[in-house]
Amino acid sequence: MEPSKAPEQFLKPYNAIEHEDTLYRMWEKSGYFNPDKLPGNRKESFCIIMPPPNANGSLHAGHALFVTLEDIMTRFARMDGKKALWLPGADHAGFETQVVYEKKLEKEGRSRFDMNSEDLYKEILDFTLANKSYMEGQLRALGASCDWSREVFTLDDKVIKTVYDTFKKLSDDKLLYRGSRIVNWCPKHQTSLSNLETTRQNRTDKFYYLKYGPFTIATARPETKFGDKYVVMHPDDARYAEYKDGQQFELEWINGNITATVVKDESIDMSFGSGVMTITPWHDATDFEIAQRHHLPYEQIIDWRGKLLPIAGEFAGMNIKDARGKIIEKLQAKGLVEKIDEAYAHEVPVCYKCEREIEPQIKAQWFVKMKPLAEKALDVVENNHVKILTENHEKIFKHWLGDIQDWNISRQIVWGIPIPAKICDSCNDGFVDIDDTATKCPKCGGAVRKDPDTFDTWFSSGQWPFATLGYPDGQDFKTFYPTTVMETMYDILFFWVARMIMLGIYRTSEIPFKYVYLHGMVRDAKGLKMSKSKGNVINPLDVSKEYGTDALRMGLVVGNTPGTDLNLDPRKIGAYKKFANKLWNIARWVLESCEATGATLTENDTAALKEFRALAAEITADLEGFRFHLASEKIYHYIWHTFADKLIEESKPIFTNGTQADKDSRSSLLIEIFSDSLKLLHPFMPFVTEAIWQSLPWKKDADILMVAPWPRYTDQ
RNA sequence: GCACCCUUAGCUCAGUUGGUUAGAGCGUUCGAUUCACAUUCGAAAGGUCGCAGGUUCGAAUCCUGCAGGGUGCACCA
Repeated sequence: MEPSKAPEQFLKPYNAIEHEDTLYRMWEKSGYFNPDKLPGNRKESFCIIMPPPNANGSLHAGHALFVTLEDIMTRFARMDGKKALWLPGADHAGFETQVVYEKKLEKEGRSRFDMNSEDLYKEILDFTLANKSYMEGQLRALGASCDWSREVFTLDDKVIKTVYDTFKKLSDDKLLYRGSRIVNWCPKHQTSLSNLETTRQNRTDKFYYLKYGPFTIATARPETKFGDKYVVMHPDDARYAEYKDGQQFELEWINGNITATVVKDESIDMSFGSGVMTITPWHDATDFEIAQRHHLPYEQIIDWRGKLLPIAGEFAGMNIKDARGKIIEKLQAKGLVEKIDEAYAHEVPVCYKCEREIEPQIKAQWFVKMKPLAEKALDVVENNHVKILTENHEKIFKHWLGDIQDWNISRQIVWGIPIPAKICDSCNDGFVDIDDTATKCPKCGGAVRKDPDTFDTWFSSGQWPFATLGYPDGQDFKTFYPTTVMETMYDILFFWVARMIMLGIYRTSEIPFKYVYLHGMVRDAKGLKMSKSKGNVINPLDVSKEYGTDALRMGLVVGNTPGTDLNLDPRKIGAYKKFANKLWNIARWVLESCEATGATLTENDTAALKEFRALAAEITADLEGFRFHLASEKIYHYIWHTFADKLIEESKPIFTNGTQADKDSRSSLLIEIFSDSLKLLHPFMPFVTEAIWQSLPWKKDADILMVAPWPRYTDQ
């Protein structure tokens, strides 16, 4: 028996932990994460802007998935000769982070409402920066080959400057306005929210039929009815033909006699309830619109904390939930309750974070007119200038754009980019003041104060692709914009992707990316959403330590089609840990058995090579077509069940009994296929492939597999 | 209410533009081996591709309807 030619490390199983840190450091030190330092003369650029993870916690399985997918794309592009940039970032994540921090305060028995905003801001900043640097370490552990020298934070000066310029431009272009309109108010978080930040919940409540003069009105919220002085019905409703628009009548109501006025409006659904309703314009969007159409006054009934205001008389100061029953008792005593449906099923909007019911309120806020922006976005999607994977999501996207509403970008939280605007104390109007120099209202000359609000975090995130690349003059902007792919989870299609497309076109006249690849949610093995309360959270870093990062990556990518949720079973990851070890042993066997001779291949071996190359071409096409779930499975299957099970097994007798020509041919064949297989597998399993590559005596193409040329065969 | 998706082996899912006996992983059964393999190899069982029609030489794949499951959006009092 000859002494082993394979390096000693191959005598024991592959132990991912021993290699990963060292390899990552080697890659980082090589400088090849930076496209400017890549070898060769690269013409075509490739760019992914990383969706900046929220710097308010540690990475979860979903982060591991996006890192895997984006790293696959980047590594493939880099090996394939592109000027490949994957630009990392971190997101201050305004409201999200503030909510996380408020929970932390609550645990400590503190509250943000007892703190001044400077102190609160400073604390959240420290918290965020600490998380940010922790997170960067985690991204490295997952193998992310992104260019750290270009890392951007959403609160960097250059980002804020870009955001301010956009705000100003929107104002100049009359796409921005300040208006007192119905907003989604969260009584817990004390801020307004965009429609996207609310979600609907099924509730079963009591439904009250109340006598309102000669009419019966139905409501689930009697506590809003104190100020209702207008009773509205459809102009075509025959039942109420005798009542004329503007007609007034006296009636007994919650706190005594009032005068009510009849209003006819076509928005009323004649088939719902009694076909008659009273309106509460301050606390209901439909009612607000009716009031506006008919120039009716409106009055606030519920305060910002969800308590009744003095208009409620004896109920003033009560929480609305507590007041409801008492109000009904009083109405019953007056004989004004006709009947009560005990189980009225309906949907109510709730805050997406605390699930408390949204209280619609009228508030002066900054709004962006979305229709003109949406039309252009729709246009680029229709004309395939942006391709959204999957088609399903493209349809959903178009549907949403077609019915878009104006976007409230004001938030009453401290953790965010301050809105560079002034508010007039006299006329209450607002105006943009980027340089913070205005002291008087341009309209009425009144004294002004700084707008205390901050931007919706998605307003700045929506400008991420061009803000990070140094729009308008930066070299990176010229080289890499429009970027190649935007890869993110489908749940932020509207929050983020849509806004990036709209604001990107608006600012740069170009789409910010050519492809949108949407991945699904990572669920647990049973298909349940991971959550701390269920205790089924899979921490990617733990998994990576137990099975190796490569195995985790394969578990996340094989069979995971775009846009579809993935059930992540640790047993699946275990299977790929075995595969890493299999590959390790294949390497050992090839190193021990094969000699690089450059011999001519036999007819038989030529056929085997041809078969492999055909598969390699398929894998390349799959990568180009974003079919990572197929590409990964194909190379896995080939290496294990063709290369190892067939080629190596049939080589054993050849090496023992074959002619010299057969042996040499086989040796060349195995070396050739094995080397190219490592390349094909590298984007998916970067660590083990690189570890093996570093031990190959015949690596001619490149010292580092990460920049080895992608196998493309012209003679096919 | 409007819009969209899914239903394929015991389980989790692939199946790229319709094309020969529908695939993988895990699980199950049987056998071999420890001679690269903290094992591995070989083999087997298991599916009327939700249901009913239609288009086609040919449908898991395209069309229509139905059933079940899920998702997005919306101001129903």
